[in-house]
Amino acid sequence: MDRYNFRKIEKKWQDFWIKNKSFKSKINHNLKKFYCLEMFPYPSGKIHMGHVRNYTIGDVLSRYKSLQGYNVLHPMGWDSFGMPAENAAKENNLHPKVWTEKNISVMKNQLKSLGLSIDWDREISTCNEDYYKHQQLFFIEMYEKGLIYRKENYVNWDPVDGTVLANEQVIDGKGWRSGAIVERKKLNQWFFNITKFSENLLDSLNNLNNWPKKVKIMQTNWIGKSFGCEIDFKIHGDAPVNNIKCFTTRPDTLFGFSFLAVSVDHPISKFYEKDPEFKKFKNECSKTGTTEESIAQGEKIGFKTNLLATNPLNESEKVPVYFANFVLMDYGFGAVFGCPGHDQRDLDFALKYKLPVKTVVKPIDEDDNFKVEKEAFTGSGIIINSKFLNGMKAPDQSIIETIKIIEKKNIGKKTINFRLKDWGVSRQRYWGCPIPMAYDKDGNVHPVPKEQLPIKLPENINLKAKGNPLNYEHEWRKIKINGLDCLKETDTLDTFVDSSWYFLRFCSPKSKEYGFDYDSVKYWMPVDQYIGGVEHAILHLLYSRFFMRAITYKNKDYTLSEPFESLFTQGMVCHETFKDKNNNWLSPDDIETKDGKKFFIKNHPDSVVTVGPAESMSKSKKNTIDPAKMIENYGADAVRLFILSDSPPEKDVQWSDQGMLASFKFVQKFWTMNNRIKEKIESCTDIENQEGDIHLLKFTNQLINKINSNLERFNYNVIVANMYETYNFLNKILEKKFCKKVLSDNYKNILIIMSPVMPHIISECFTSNNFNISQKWPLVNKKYLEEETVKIVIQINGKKKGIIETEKNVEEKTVMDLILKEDRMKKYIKNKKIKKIIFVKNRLINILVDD
RNA sequence: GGGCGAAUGGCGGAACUGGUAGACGCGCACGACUCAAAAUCGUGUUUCGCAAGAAGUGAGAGUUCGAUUCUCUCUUCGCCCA
Repeated sequence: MDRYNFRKIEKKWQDFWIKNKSFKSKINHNLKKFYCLEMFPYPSGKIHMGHVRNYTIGDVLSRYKSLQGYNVLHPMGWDSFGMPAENAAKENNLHPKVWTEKNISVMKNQLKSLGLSIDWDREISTCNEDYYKHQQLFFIEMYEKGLIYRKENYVNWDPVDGTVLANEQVIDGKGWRSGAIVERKKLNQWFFNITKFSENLLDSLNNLNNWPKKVKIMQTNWIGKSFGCEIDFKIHGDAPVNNIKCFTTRPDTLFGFSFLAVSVDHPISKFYEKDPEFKKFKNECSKTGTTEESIAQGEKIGFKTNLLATNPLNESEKVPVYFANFVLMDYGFGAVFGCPGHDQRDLDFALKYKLPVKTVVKPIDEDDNFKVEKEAFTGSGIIINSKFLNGMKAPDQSIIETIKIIEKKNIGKKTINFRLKDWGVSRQRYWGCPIPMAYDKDGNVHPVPKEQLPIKLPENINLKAKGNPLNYEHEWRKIKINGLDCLKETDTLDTFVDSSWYFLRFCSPKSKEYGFDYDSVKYWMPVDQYIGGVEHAILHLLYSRFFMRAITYKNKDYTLSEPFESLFTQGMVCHETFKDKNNNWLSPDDIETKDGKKFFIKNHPDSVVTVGPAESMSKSKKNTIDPAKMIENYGADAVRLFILSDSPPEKDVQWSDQGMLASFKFVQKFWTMNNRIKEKIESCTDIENQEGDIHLLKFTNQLINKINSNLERFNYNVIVANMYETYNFLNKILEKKFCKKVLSDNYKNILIIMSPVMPHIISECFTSNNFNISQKWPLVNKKYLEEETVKIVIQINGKKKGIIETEKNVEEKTVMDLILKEDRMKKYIKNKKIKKIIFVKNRLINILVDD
């Protein structure tokens, strides 16, 4: 018999699906829609195992929903703007567009070879003018609605890449890509006013019931709502400053006040700008990054002014005012009151500048002599040394009470503060969506009129120029707006903007006039299931949620604010790491193994290889497995089967060559069995009630039942196990006799159930048995889920001693009689007093006896 | 430092609302086929014990007739925030 030729068969079905437009989605108001979306890839060159996992999970779901009769939208596109294209272009002397398109074409073929049920007619690419021109229109609309503004701001500046970095792109004070030490630099930037929606973005998380709790917590922390108080401090000294406003979450520690710290960018800094010492200090500060992490870890430094601040709760107390590097202008009011006893940063600072440390909160189990020394006390406790606040429970009661006092004295008020900052979207890069703004010769801002859009990227460009290449495009920059000569903005948009609305574009990807068509969006949105990596838990998902709000803001035609109804975050694909004796990473391809234990470099049996723990696949550690090679060697069905089989989708999975091989063998074995079943069906008669019928009917219905619930809960690894069980079962039961119709109908249903995971071979099994290709997901016939007998567990004093099989629904007494008949059981009860019997019908009997 | 999560055989992992722990796969062992090997097929495989049996889900306590599942403390690991 022929082996299953996956290369031929998989190609055949992939061609069939494309030719028949099997996955084309059209609006149909008579059908319930299901929008299944996986995070679209960046076209970096070729697909990696993470993509295989992500898109296989989505594909199984799409195919399942489609068999269930839903009208499924399952699109794919390319997040194709971004720095790698520009960097690659510099290295290879290739235009980013050429490089990107080449990668897309490779990756598209690779995705097709996985047999994904994607509607390729809806393919989009964010670097296409067709896409980004709509984004420019959104930008103008948002600008008109007042959701976009320009301001000068400190940014994390990567001096090597010549660009601004987002906070999360700064790792240990260095640029994530270049590794250069990040500087603080002041630049004019465009901002999306995401903070306008802080409260709403936070509150609405409660309605996202099908999002992982973890992601919601991460977003909650990121938005960082804190409740506190703003306080006015009276100032005396040599500069014309009367008061300084501070925000604090701990007004109850005001009696521990020992200095007031302001940002070097605080308005009062203008009185010090001529002081060379201050200049030097400010310069020093710019070396610390702007991330919370770098501030927390970096050395706290200060510049003492001659100003004194008065403690508003204790007017006789006056403390010095410092400029300090750990205070940022964009948090609160750029000023904090220092309470070293109960804030570690303040304590570090106070110890360095020998400022007093006053203890005003003590732990509950300490007495009033408790003193903070090397470590600030931030836990809950009791207020001490604070006159009228003494004895209050900190922080909950004491904060509320202190705010009341402060409000009464009219020196401050209760305030809500958010950690979330407005989204700076300007990037000093060529390969991004041009910002549709221009400036006249006086520097006034002019939005590009809608009819003059799009602003296209210039094609011929010198990428080797330092900084932003668009700055050198003098001809391109010229634009006339209302007869006025202007110059275009040269910054382009953060690529997170591109991915903040692509899910809308998929609903009507060809829409010419506008980014989307309202009827389509109203039918398809929201995304019913969004699937992607947890690394996007904060930014991409938060930005997308913001974008929906920006679109629906002041918009009577559309009101949906949450783009993703359900979210699923899959785990990473990991692999062991290998190093040679010089600590250089080795690729799995370079390694050979003996007995599965000893590892050595290929053709060098004497070499020493250190095997490291499994880590997420990455080029730098060389522990990657190329999906294309795996598909080539084992076929798409086997790869899909393996990537789902070994771990639950939300957890990390470890790549295993043996596991891959096992999946491949299963596909082969399944084909062999299919041929056996085919022959068996042909040889069966129409005589009903054959020996095997009832077993098969029961098994199939139980299987449908199990798979249904496992699909709903994303237990795809268990589905694979169910498929193996099915194979084992069928292989055994085939010796029995069947009624032709029973065998053929049940086998057909089994095939349907397996088709989402291995669509190619199952399609082939369908045709080989002359089953109709278009099928519906089978329904469970509850009749076959019932068993006539049950197994009852026998426990003595709560410990399992045996099992007996009885008819259903028998009473306690009958079970006891059965137990007493068995010698094995009798001995546990004989000569002992039965204290109590716990009987759970059809489940268990627990006999409690005296020892 | 804070938050969240995890811990089950040699390994990856099952176990719906507390009710037969270890499904399924890998690995391993034995057997069949073979001159032999690979491939394939079959059987077995938590540990201790010849057996009857006992122990057993990171450690310790608690609730319960009964805990992998619920509660508390601790240990280790992972992720996020600092």
